[in-house]
Amino acid sequence: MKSPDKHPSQNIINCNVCSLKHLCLPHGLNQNELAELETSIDKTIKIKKKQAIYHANDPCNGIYAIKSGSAKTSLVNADGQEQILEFHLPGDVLGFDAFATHTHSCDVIALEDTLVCRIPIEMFDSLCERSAGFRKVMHQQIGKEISHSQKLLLSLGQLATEERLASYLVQLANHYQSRGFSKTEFMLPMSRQDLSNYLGMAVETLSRILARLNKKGLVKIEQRRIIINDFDQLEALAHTAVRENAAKIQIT
Amino acid sequence: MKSPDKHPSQNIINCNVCSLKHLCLPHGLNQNELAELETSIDKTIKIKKKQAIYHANDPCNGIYAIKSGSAKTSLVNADGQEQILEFHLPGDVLGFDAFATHTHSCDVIALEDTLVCRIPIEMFDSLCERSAGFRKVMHQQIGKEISHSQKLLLSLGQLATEERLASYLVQLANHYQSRGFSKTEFMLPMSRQDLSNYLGMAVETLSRILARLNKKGLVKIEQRRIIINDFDQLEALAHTAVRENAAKIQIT
DNA sequence: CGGGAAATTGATGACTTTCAAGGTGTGTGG
DNA sequence: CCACACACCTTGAAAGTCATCAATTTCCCG
Repeated sequence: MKSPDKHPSQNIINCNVCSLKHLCLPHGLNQNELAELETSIDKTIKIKKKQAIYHANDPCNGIYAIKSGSAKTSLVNADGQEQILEFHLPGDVLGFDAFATHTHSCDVIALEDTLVCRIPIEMFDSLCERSAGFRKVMHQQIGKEISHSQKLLLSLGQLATEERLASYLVQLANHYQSRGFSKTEFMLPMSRQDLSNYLGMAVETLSRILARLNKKGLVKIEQRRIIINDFDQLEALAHTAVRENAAKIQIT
Repeated sequence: MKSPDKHPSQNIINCNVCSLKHLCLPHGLNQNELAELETSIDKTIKIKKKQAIYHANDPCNGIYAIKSGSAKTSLVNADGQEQILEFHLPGDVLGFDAFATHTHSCDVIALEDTLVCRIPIEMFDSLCERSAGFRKVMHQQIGKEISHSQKLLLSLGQLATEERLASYLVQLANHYQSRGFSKTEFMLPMSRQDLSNYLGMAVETLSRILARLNKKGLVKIEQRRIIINDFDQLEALAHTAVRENAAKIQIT
């Protein structure tokens, strides 16, 4: 079990770990298409902390994958109120908020200095047009996006603040585990401000909940480092185990 | 301006009003494809009140359009907590929660006796495969879906309860207007219970807010009938940041 | 018309936000 | 390399919003 000494999001990942591989490698691209994709990917776009990868209403230039660093997707209303919809870690693919209109609907802002890959939109569209396998993988990505929004809605609508935080920590732990990192010890890529916004609560509330969970011994907090001491109890708090069995429950 | 005497969702709409037409008619289907689609659509599926059009984890049998009546899409977690994600009115197309996996992720339950059209999934996939125009329209539908979730997240995360309700009433008014119904007088298709769930608040809170808006003269409430007396003020309430001080703080 | 579900209303209290102050960490410039 | 400034985070106290519990009232369906 790896236990990163530094912020894991600062590790450069390579393509066989990057979830973009599912988008470009195995699923029905032939050698020619693959070579074509490889040559047209822009692999080293550097985004400075707090800079945008794209803004709402920008024309869509391409699909991006986070190679290192992290970012947030957010929606801002007429009054300037921001709601963060999603955080992005290395391996995440983003830009699908424009897939219907070719215009982005959200802002994506780097949380730290970040490296991204970019597939130019023409190439992306072209591959979608020509390859059923590519389309399928794109659909899976969009499906993930939708599913994420739905779970967040359930969280905001039904869970208490402490449960929402627990739910997110569990989610993050699973994410890191699936990428080969420690499930129980990792860094939060975002500020308290951003996390509290995402979870629909005040910063102070988040801070207090962290302190409370710390006191209970469920987690240990060291600035942005999270150490999960009792994953099961955290999961119980989160009311997680979300989908699969939910439909089976019959209350009559 | 029409001012329906009965619940508008009980009016049978025909295809030139149905939003499904954008999915099957003008956008790149040729005459053969169109004829093919028309013959394979199942036009008169009757769903009784409280019955499911489909459940989470059901295999996807097709894409549905509400012809008359109404429905709710909801997600249920392991503890049986339900979050309503969307309400569906005549003309709405649904079933895209399965488009990536061919398995539905949500429940869709009729709020009243409801008529739906159904495109069998094989036909749908086949048309998607063959027709770029059809794909495009499908993408627009999915884009709408995503956009809706994002706005609801913004609402749940940033707005106070009264603002959330105002926001939804404005949205509903605009929806009815765009379908040729009155913008200022319409019926709510759902119970208070369902609406309060959707808006992330207790039933009693919803009831009190309705009473308050009524008292202020912004709207008139007669059971499920809504009459909007001051649309502008309602809209201001919906878009104006209410956590009163949050907006002021921004001035800094 | 009667029974039960749905909706309203009131009282109370828990939870969360707001306001305020102090602490901690970080980055930059000297 | 240190010091200082600033942003970020935490903690406390007070206030407010919203949920819960409970009691009617209204509506709806058979």
